Amino acid sequence: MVIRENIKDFNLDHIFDCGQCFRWNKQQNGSYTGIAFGKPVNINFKPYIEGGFEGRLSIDNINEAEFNEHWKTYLDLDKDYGHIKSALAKKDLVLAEAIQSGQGIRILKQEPWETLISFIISQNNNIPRIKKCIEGLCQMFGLPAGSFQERDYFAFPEASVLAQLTENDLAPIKLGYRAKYIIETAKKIVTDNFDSGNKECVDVRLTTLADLRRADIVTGYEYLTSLCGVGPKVANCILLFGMEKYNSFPIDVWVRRVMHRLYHMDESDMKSMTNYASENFGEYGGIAQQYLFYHIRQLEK
DNA sequence: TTCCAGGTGGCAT
DNA sequence: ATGCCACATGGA
Repeated sequence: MVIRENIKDFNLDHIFDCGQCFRWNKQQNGSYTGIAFGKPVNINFKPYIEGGFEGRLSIDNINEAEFNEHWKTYLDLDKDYGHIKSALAKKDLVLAEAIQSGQGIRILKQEPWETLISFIISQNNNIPRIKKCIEGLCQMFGLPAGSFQERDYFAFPEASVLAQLTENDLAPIKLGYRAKYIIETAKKIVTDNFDSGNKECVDVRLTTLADLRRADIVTGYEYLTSLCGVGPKVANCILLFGMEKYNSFPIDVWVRRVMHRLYHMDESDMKSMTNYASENFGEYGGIAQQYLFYHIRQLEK
């Protein structure tokens, strides 16, 4: 168990229920259990003041070394969201209001390979079903990651495993037409890794994609959109949620909705939406997008 | 029954 | 370069 005090601008529901991740589930006590870096973990947060956004963070089933290696950056704890929020809130009133409804949002730094496949699955799909599909993939093809809280957990399957599957193998998971995309993309990732000459690399999952994380946003976008099943929206999600490209601005049906209803833009004019984001939200456009996404979904409930 | 969900590939202009 | 449309699946 690792504990950190005085964590600011933090709220579990805002972080794990804002559509950026799919393997975290809320527990009866309000904490979230999920799996990342091959290990199931429970994360809890107790605000010092009821309904506040500053408090004590505790992560169960990890040690200090694991916290420093993975979890500190996964939860984006080094970023000053207070500063970002006050800067973004000055941009316009719609965004200021959106920030109010999602004050504890943080952009997770997720594993690129898992983020890639997860967002291929996400297309033309809804969040509960996306979660089911991903769980199915992990249970059938992922390595066992041990038992935790009376449940068995499985890691996200490696590219080398998915690359050898047929659509028939994936049929029980009900991925629909996306099954083909997943196999195609897995094959491409494995091939690219092999071609890079990095044959002694043990972790075949992350070789090319981890390199991409270090590349600039245009290079990342070009490579990702060259993959089967990855278009502009999915590529931007991967760049934002897995590659620290906080200015990428994914436009899905919800963002289109918010840009239409609250910014009075033409619903089909994606170019104007992209331009508005880059001109007004700048380097933190992706974070602004998350506040807007969370906000419009709250309004619909 | 029809509509919808964190869209994209393929094809016709 | 842009505009349609089919694409699997399950819940509302």
